[in-house]
Amino acid sequence: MSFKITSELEAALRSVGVEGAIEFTAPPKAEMGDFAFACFGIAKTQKKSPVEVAKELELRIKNEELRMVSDVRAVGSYVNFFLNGAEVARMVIEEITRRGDDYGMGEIGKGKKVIVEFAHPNTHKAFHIGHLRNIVTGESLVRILENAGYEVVRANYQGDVGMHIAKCLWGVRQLRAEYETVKNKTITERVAFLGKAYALGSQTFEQDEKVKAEIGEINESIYTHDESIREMYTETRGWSLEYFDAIYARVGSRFDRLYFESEVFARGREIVKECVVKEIFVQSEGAVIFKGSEFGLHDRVFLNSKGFPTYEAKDLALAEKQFAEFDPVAIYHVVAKEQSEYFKVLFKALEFTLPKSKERERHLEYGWVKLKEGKMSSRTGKVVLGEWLLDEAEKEVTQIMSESDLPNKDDVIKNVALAAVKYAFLKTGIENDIAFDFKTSVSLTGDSGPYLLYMCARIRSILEKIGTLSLGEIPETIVLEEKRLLLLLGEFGAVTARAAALPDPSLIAHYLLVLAQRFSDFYAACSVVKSEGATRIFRAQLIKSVLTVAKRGLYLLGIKVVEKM
RNA sequence: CUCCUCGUAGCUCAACGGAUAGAGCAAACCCGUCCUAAGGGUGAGAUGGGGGUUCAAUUCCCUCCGGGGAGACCA
Repeated sequence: MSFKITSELEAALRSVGVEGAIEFTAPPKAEMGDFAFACFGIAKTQKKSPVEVAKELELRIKNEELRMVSDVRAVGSYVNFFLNGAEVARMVIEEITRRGDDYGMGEIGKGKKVIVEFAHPNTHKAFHIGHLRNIVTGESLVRILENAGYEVVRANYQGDVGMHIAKCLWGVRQLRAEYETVKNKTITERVAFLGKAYALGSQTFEQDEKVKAEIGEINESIYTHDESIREMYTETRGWSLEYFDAIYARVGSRFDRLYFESEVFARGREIVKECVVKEIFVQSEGAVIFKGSEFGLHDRVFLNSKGFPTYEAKDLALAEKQFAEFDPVAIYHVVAKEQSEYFKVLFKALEFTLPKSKERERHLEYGWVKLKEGKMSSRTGKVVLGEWLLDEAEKEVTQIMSESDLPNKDDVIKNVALAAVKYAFLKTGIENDIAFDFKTSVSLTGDSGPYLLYMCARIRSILEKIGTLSLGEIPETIVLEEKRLLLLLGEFGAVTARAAALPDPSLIAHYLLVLAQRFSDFYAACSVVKSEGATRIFRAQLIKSVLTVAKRGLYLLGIKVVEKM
């Protein structure tokens, strides 16, 4: 039985004859009531005016004995309920205290396993802020789904074979001397060198037919594990992976299963070849394609004319492996929305090669991180690196904290900076683009990660002054700021449930912002330390509940709370 | 050319088909700190154009305009 502050209201409406789904909305102004019930639906079925229906309901509900409700008023086409503050307080605080960190957890995913596949950077390529958004988003989705009761497998599919590698290695060959010297340098410098080599190879590839052929040969050599390239391939691949590990650690993500393209490409080719016989895939201009056009989609090449598997063929084998290993009810691929059409074709092809995957594969598309100056491109080398962004955020926070003398200041700086970056990515709806500009995107005030951490630090500070929390009766009078905070705390479970259903972390981010704003209202209006008796005890319990919910919400975003800041 | 997406204050973002479209930043003024001012308050500021469906449209449909993406051997 899930906790619902409106369950008594629902029961009351039922008892006076309301049928169908009952949903409550918040009135536009707090003075108008705490919950509103719209009467348009009933008006339609009863063929009365909604205003009339609202008035009738008001009269009938007023006759009911309701513990939670202090007043009912028909306002226009709505029935507005005013809740009894003390009752709400008892209910909400009791529930949060009892459930602690479990407060807001759901059960729809209970007993179900899902895979969330995210990060998936390609080796030999730059790790830019788009990848950073991916990891931050994926990490949050994992936590949100776990919070809904799912068992989540964290997967990461890393591209370590393919044309992009060939392009990079061609570049490395051209920059042979630099390659030899860079070997002894830091991981950052080695990876920067790979980015440079990739840009060189990629640009030359498009301009020079001869180079195009050479890169094609390198690509084959990688697939066939040819001696000519093996050592260079292995070493540079290792650099990328070492670098990725450092980034995963820095942003606080981890994976249960690392998949590599190199472990699925052979099987990918087999699957397509088997299906050519069954005429699911057909020969065309020397390549093997899947006729997506017969399903209102578009055709795609699965094996190129040299017989090598493309990205699409590898994905067929990846899916096979994932279902064989985990048999999940769903696989979420966290991939930028540019590939939405691609995934439609892939999933259609999978219905033939792996029928059980039907309805279980899902592309979780997220928006671009656009630069003010235009789109990023690792081909041209015009990228903003993920590390740069984190470093930059740390510099800003360091400046703000220059006066501070916290003992663990460095940790706090790192944490606050990471919170700022993560929140900046997560507060925008998952499918929307982010127009990236450091000054406006990574904010440290207002609608920002640090603002949320600041709320937590303030609460902790007050609780420290209060000392041991005793239990006590809820005071008779609850002021507006307290009541609004309580009602918001009561909504947390509904918000986390919806965030998991969509799924979209921005709902949690937005909830936390409103929570922080309500807390600020409360903070300005009510003193905890200076209050007395029951009020003091109640307020201390209230802010402790706020802290519990805030911490849990931030956890769902992948953000760690600092004690002081 | 085809398909997919997006278009809300100067900027960055909100709004299960519902009441007076909410925030933050920037800019103006105020609260000099009495539980951490990384805070709070006051005022100003927006649904690209045109149709349609509906009691009700930022939200659904059509169309136009504008941005972005995808469309055969990259991922």
